[in-house]
Amino acid sequence: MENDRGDLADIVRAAGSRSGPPHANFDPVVSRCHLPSQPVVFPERTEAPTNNSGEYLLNLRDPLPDQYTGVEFFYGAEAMVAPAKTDTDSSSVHGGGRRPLVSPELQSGEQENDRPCNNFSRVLQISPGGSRRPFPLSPRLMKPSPAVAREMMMMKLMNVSSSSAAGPVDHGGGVQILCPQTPGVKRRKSQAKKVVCIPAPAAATSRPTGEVVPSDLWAWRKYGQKPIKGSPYPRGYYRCSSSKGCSARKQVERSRTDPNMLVITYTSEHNHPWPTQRNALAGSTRSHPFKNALKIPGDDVLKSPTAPKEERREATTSNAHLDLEQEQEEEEMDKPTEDDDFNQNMHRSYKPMIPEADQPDDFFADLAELETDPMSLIFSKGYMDAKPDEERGHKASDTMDMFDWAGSS
DNA sequence: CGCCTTTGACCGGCGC
DNA sequence: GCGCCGGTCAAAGGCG
Repeated sequence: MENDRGDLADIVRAAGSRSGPPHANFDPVVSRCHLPSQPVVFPERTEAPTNNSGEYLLNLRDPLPDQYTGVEFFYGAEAMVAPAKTDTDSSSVHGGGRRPLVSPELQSGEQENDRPCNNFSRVLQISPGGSRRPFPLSPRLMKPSPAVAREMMMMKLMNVSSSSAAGPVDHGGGVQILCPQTPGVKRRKSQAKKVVCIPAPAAATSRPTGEVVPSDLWAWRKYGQKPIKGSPYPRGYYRCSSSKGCSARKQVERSRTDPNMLVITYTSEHNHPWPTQRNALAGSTRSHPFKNALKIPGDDVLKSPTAPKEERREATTSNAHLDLEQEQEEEEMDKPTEDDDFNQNMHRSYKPMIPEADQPDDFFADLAELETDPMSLIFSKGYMDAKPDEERGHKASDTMDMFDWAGSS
């Protein structure tokens, strides 16, 4: 039997130590970050510089590891709870600056002089108001690093779009990554978490039974479900079933403010490579690897808590049901608005973290092609190594690193 | 057989 | 100290 109790703090501490100096001072309790379709409260730098097209060029001190460079995010109001610190305080989540990853017209000159701190290497480029216009990046910024490319591919695969549709106050309808929060806000436990908000498929709200929503490709086993006070939706608790002794956990629940959003909270991290085979599915009804990969374990969480048990079971175990669900999901993925939004967002800020030559070619073409034969494309184009992890001789693909907690790097 | 989900019980943190 | 609440355990049963 697993010893789940008592060691989590150690796990958290151990993983936190991997975070590196930029994260060492963070209270691991999460706070929210937002995609740029919502009004932004700019930390410290209340006047974000813009280029001629009006895009914001933010200098944010990014507390996230490098693999998040390709993910749009910035710090929202909730992250502003803690008192602002000085630009030179490297422990601050807010403010500060990074070497701008700027459009050509701003790659030198006043932007350089304007940044309050030049000790950092990243900046987020954000189109205001969730603009659908492609962000005018320099060519060298057009392609993400392989790691980010994989991440983006998987996000696409998961039907995670960065929609520009105006949403409720707390999000923009896209992916939200909740980031480590600065000290000062009391939470139940000091526990490193990574929270990802993803839009649930539209079908999720239109079908009374069963939902197929994007998932990461880890194998998860549900070990609990609890009604959460203040939320009409229960929270499902999952642990990684890909490897015995893996301490990775995740919680899945619907956003109480927007039922169309799923809030997935990752705790701890995987201590094993990304599974190339869903070995945990042996004997399971949920045995279609890819379909299962597209289905978030705990889609039952999305259903009404009062739904009859048989109805819920049918939703999670019927292969025929899953076939139908995938068809519907594919239809969802064909919707131009989602593709458009996603691709628009794809063209924003990505910093080449490794030599250009190592980046995947025709990335965006691949991205558009992804729906046709996703896994084949991902493997054949090198977005993910198809070899077993043992042969690769290194840790699991960082494709899903964004779904690991912030400490992993 | 070994995986899965479900679900009530249990435990511990936290606020009062 | 007590009660609330969230997180986890573990038994039971389903599935291929």
